[in-house]
Amino acid sequence: MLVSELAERADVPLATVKYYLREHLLPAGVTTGPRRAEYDESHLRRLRVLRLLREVGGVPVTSLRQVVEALDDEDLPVHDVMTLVADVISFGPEPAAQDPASLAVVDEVLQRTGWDRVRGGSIDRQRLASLVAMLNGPGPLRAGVDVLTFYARIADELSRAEIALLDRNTERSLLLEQMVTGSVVYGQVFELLRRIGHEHHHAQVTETAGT
Amino acid sequence: MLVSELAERADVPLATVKYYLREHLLPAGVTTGPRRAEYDESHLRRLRVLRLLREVGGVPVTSLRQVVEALDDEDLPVHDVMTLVADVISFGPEPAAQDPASLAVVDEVLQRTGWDRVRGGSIDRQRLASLVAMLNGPGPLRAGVDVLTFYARIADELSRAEIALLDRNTERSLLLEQMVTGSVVYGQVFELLRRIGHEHHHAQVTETAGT
DNA sequence: CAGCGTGGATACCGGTACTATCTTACTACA
DNA sequence: TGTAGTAAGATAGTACCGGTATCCACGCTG
Repeated sequence: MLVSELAERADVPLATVKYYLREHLLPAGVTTGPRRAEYDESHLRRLRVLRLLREVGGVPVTSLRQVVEALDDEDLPVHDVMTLVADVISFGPEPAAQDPASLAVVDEVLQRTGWDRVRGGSIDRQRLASLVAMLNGPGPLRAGVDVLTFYARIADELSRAEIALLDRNTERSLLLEQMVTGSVVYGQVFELLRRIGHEHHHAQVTETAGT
Repeated sequence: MLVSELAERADVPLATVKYYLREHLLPAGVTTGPRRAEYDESHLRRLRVLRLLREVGGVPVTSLRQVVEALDDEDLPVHDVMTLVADVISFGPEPAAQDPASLAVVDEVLQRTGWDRVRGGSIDRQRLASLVAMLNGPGPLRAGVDVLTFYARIADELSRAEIALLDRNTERSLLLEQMVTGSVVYGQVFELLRRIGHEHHHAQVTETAGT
């Protein structure tokens, strides 16, 4: 197919597709003449992944570049690609100065949850530590080991199920696309459900108590 | 305290505080002279809430204005403020054309979960519907009632606990601040834990199977 | 054989979230 | 009482991000 068809099928403006091509987020098509190039299903899938990460996940374009680099590196084992992508699409303020106390809290939680295969350098682990530090700083909120472990146990149930649901018998690129997009969009699904749950439960306690 | 002290105590650049004052995100201090104004603890708390929503929650400044308007409307019941704020800080692509089938799926899930106090107009409900529509469109991912209900049950456990943990005996403004910030930062905490869980569980299945 | 649409390049744009500068004048200290 | 320091308030400017728009020379299609 030609670019215009690619753009149309993914429901993305042509100008945006050209922009992604310029930025090497999307590999160039096969040139079939001086002003002609062909794109295939793999381009379409890649384009859909990119849009999904941008629109649902809010991943900035610069991070998308790192994502595609990891995805395209055939030598990298699937698990390494995933940890790399996880680090790159992680969102939030820079996890600045490491507060050892908060990091210790986090590690205690991970240990209690039985998570012993988490890299020490995991960005998410560091982000969590600075979030804990922020929570325990000025302000009314607290984050003790107990509540965090409660959260972690629920997260364990969820993440375990999500990993189990993966179809590990597909081709590498398909598996990776499934993991990356699934992680982002089901994360969003869960967050929405959590907030809907807040609405329901808060309505309930508000009703049975006074205003 | 004076602005400079306010800025310093919240660890926010003075110029940013002035910007927030201009945008009426932060109420003006009490003028004690032509070039002098006093700020108090309530300003400090408000400023911290704003920064937390911006930095941890990624809430845009325009939405912050709607948040403070709801927060400052003393006549609005706490629950109404919360639903309003929830709608406003909800993130993602605009939930465009409503696909009735996806909405039906979502409502079936809510019903199965026992969530009967969710407004029909809830933005999160609509967002979830369009996410479901997107999942069931082209692409490998599916979102059936069964998986969604599984997610919803976990979200139910989490959101129920979060609502139960609220100290409902504090003053209105403190309660609201606690709810708003808690919703955002614990959401982030959970998301980070979920992703750390992915890393652990994926490492495990990768090890016991081949690469 | 007309003219549409292509690949490729470059320039431009609108929104967001600040940041810098300037003016005027109070105030605290010497 | 002088004066250095800083406050408030207003206006202007900036950096970045994520695209859009335009242009060009030319091959392909009807």
